[in-house]
Amino acid sequence: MLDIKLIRQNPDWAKEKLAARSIPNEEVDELLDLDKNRRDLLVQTETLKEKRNTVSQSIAQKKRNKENADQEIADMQQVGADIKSLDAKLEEVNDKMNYILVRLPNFPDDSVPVGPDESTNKEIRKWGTIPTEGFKPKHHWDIGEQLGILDFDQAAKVSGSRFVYYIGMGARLERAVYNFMLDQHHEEGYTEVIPPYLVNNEAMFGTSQFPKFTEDVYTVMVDENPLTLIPTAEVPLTNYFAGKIIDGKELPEKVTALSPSFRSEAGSAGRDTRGLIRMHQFNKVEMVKVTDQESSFDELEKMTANAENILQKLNLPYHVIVLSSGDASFSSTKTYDLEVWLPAQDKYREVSSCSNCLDFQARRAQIRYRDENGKTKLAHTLNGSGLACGRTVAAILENYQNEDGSVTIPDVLVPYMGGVTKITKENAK
RNA sequence: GGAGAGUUGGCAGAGUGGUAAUGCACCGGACUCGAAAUCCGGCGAACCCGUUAGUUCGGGCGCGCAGGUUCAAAUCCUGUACUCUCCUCCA
Repeated sequence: MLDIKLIRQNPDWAKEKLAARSIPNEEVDELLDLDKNRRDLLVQTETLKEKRNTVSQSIAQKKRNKENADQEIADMQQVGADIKSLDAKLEEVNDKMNYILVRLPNFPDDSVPVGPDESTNKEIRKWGTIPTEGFKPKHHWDIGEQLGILDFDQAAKVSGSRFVYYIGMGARLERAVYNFMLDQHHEEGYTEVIPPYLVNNEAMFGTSQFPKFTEDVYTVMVDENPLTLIPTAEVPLTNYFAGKIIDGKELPEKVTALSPSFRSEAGSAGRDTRGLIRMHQFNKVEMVKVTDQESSFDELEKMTANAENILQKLNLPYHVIVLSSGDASFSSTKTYDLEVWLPAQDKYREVSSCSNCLDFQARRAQIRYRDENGKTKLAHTLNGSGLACGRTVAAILENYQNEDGSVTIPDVLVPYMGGVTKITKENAK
């Protein structure tokens, strides 16, 4: 959630920033009108409340002295009624204001290219060399099905489209991938966490998936209480700090978790219908940081490097792009996407997204810290995938495939595979 | 699933209708060569609005959360979340 004071003090700047995210200026004007209205009402009701408090004191005094206070009490009945009606108006204005405020995306940082969508994203750097085999690379789903380590057909029967069974060496490879990632992040100073996979509405609001993106997730009712299957571990990891006032000396807080991620993929019908790229359920290793207000951009660079490190150790070619204002996620002020090379698709595909949310989520989730002067301040939050496991497995299958249909195991994963160096038809189970 | 108890500053802990004690911690001062101890004073429930050169000053709100009753609610009423204890069940 944006800071209303910041918008109030810099209305033109706020309009320009939000216009870069397709928010019409009129919406900001409406918000400012409501804010003005709200503060006027607040002054009125608070003046009456002050009066009520003073008179109540004198009523108490008179009662103690056994004096008559009927006149004051009668006056206060009217004041009480006035307060009630002003408060009702105030609540109405507040609700309208919040309705807009909680649906406004974060301001894009000055370093972010301004543009409407992914076409205006900008490549920052490239790493690795794109393999030029002497044979035509196969798609990972063909490799997986031919080796018998991925089964999409049976998953479709049991669950539906966009689900998969990993079998044998497939399951083992996925497990190797996430264990490797978690071990790396542990070495980089992240605390490993196993979070809840079902969260309440408040948590979904805290990281700002709600109220705007309710249709993208699966929500189950448990005795009338809605609980949502996490679309990313960012939700329970960031909300781990919700409502806390952290000692500034403890910052930055760094946590990481493997979790399944559940997404309904509403609106993506027809896209990536084959393979591991777009699933309703996929594993992801997530990194989350809570920082002070000064160091969040430095920490974003470090977190992106942590994600890149995984791809480099796996020796997978990738590039880093900075998302333009129109393509970045709702709560982010700046996002780097890491896209890995998929030879059969002949293009880069996203495997990680690292974002600095500034105090946008912290304001909603009330994540604060005490600085060296003892002052409480809103923290900054960051999140990044490190990495999406299914897509990483897809990239390994495609980049490490051999002409005979076998797949070589990346060196760093061999210890995680019990010494196996290659998946073949013979050892696949 | 059943029964009971609880939730108040950073921590401990009083407060059963009159507007949040007290202690520890913390900050300042005195004493001291210095420290500890002691004494004196202060801050602190964390956010909103107004005001200001300001980190100033004034006010509101604030006792798990949300409502209600009342001139006035930590206190009374209703609902609800969570924690603990016991019973029951369970990987």
